[in-house]
Formats: sequence, structure tokens, C-alpha cells
Amino acid sequence: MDTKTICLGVLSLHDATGYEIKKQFEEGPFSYFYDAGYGSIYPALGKMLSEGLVTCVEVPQDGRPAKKVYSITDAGRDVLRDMLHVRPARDKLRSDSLVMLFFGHLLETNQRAAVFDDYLAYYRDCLDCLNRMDNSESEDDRCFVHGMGVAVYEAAIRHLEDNQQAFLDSHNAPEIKRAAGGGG
Amino acid sequence: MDTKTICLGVLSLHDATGYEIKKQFEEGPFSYFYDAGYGSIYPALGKMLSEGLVTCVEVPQDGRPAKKVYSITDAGRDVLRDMLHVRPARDKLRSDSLVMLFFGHLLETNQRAAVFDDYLAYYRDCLDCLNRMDNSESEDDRCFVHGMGVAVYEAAIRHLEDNQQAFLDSHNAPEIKRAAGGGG
DNA sequence: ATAACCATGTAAATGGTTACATGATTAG
DNA sequence: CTAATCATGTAACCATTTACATGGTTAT
Repeated sequence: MDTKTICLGVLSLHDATGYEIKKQFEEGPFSYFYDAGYGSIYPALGKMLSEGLVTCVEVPQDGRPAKKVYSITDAGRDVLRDMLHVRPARDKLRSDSLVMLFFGHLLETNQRAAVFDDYLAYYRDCLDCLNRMDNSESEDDRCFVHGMGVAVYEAAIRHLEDNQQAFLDSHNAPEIKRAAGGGG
Repeated sequence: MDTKTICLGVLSLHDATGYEIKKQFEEGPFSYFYDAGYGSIYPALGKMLSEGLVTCVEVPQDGRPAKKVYSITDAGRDVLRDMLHVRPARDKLRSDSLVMLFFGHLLETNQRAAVFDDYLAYYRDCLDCLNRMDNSESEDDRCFVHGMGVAVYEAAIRHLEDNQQAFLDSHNAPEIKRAAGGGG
């Protein structure tokens, strides 16, 4: 599943410019499970235009470069449908922050705490972002996926909050850890 | 954070072959937040060998190609430490399955149910895999990250289980949805 | 027989990020 | 004045995936 497919998906919901599609990945319902930068969106749009999967209307604007509003075509809808019929790849998560926390013993105390705090703040932002979204107009599909993101972010935040003190303490006083632990 | 860094991380815990490193990404504690194939692991190991970050001992075996057991060097530990001091990139999740469920209305009823079932089964496998792991020898760092994976997978599974019926029903009978909903 | 596991590696192709290039408007 | 937002696009670089290449052992 590449940038082309996901752009086609966004356009199947409503017309959009490349700029607006990016915002969907940043602040919209896609933010939980997909991301793409301008460097992949614009070329994808251009390619699909040449393939007849989308059309484009240039809307001149005062003082700004013309907006290019893309719309999906019937051929585009067919291709999107086909793309949704291939076996999905497994989910792929890559988390540099978790790598760092995993090797937390190699960091200084304050560095480790900073990484932890930033990570927690980051997840809170993600959750806020999902919660800010107006879901009242959404189909059930979208509500379900949105709810999945909320559930996962909440679980992550809860784990971070519940274990923050223990995680940071354990590095500072390893002897105490052994003495305090019941064992078994 | 690239394959080199994460391989170095694995080797900082214990010596390993490329094959064994891959297994760590598949079934080990890294499975939640990192993945890499042979196509990136072997070249990374070769490059690090030439840079003096790791050493390699060839262990001949009966009937099989010689095992190459890699060990991290002091220079390797320094580089790893440095790599852990750059600002971490944001987490990146890519989920084809959620894209499919998001556009579930474009799939046939049985296809949609199949994607859903496979996704739930996949998450259960992931959770089982983490739970099978022996964590008793692990440091607190590792336990914390392991616990994060468990918490997130459990939340995802709960959401999938709790909403499966409603998700599938909503597509089959959209009129009923409207009639049943209290609104507001 | 067949599949899965052990074990390594390369080359081509794909895909994505980052830096570059441009430039007006609006809010602080 | 500065930063952010709106708005598009290319080129170079980087990283990863996939297919290819090899081949014995063990379990079903």
C-alpha cells in the first residue's frame, strides 16, 4: 500500500489539494495509521493524473500559487477497489523512542527522563488530536478506526503514566531495586 | 535510527548471528517496535565489520554454511551511545489493515469480515508472542517496553472484540443503524 | 515428498525523506 | 520583525523490500 493508494482513498471521500491531503495525515483521521510527506504526495498525484485516475482543476488565487484541486475518476475508484483487495501487509510500527527507552541504561539520568517525558507528551498530543476531530459526520468505518486509535493511545498513555516513577527510579538506585523486590 | 543502530543494540545485549538478530525482531522483545529483513541486516553487519564496530567469528558447522557470530566492540558501544543521543523521530505506524477497514464500505461483506478476522487474529498472535517471552532475566528498561507492547496489544484486541459485531452489522443494514440510534 | 528450519548473502527495484526553490499573507 | 500558514513541486539521497542464489537437516 503506497502513497498513491492512500491519496486515492482520501480523494474518494472528497476532493482535495495535495496540501489538504497532507493535513489529513497530520491532523485528520489518518494520523493514527498513515503518514506521507509532500515529497511523496505531489509525485503520486502527478502520476495518477497522467494515468487518468484523478482529474485536476486549477483554482487561481490572489497572491498565492494556484490551488490544484484533485478529484477521483471512475477509473480511480476501480483501481482503489482493486488495491483494497490485495492481502494487507502486517502493521509496521517503528519507534525510535522505545528503542531509546529499551536501552535506557546507556543514557544519563536526565536524558532518560527527558526522552520519557517527551514521549508521554507526544502521545498526549496524538490523543488530543484525535479527540479534537469532529466525528459526527463520519461513517461507521471511520468511527471504528478512530476509536481504535483512541483506545490504543489511551492504553499507551496509561502505561507510561503508571510506570514513569518506577522506570526512572530503577535506574537511579539499582541496589534498592534488588533489596525491595520480594523475589520469585 | 537505521538497521545498523538497532543491530548494534541487539549485539550490546549478547553476541548473535544475522539470523538470530532477525529472530529478535520477529519473536523477541523488539517485535513490538522494530522490524528488519535479511536484506538490511546482513549488509548492516558487513558495513559495521568494516568500520570496526563489531567483530566476527566464523563457526563452521556440519552440513550447514558457517555461522558468523558477531560481537560488539568498544568503538561500537561508543557509536551506539551517540546514536541514542539524537532526538528520536516520532513513532511511525503504517497499517494496511486499518486502511482497508477505514474504507470498509468499498469491500464486499465477506471480504470485510475476513479482513477484520485476520486483523484480530494477527493482534492475538502478537500478544501471545510477547506473553510467551521469558522476561524474568530482563532489566527494568526491557520490562517497561515489553509491558507497553502488552498494554497496547490488549487495548487493540479489546477494541476489536467489543466492536466487531457492530462494525460488521452496520454495513449490512445501514437503515437499522439510523432507526436504532438514539441520536445526540 | 513436502514443508519448515537453519544459514548466508547480493542486486535490482521500490519507495520515502530531506533539502532545495519560490513567494505572498496573516497573526503576534 | 518573526513565525506560521498557505501552496506547489523537483532532485538527490537514503533505506528497505523483494527476488534471486545455495543447500543440508528434521519433522510431518
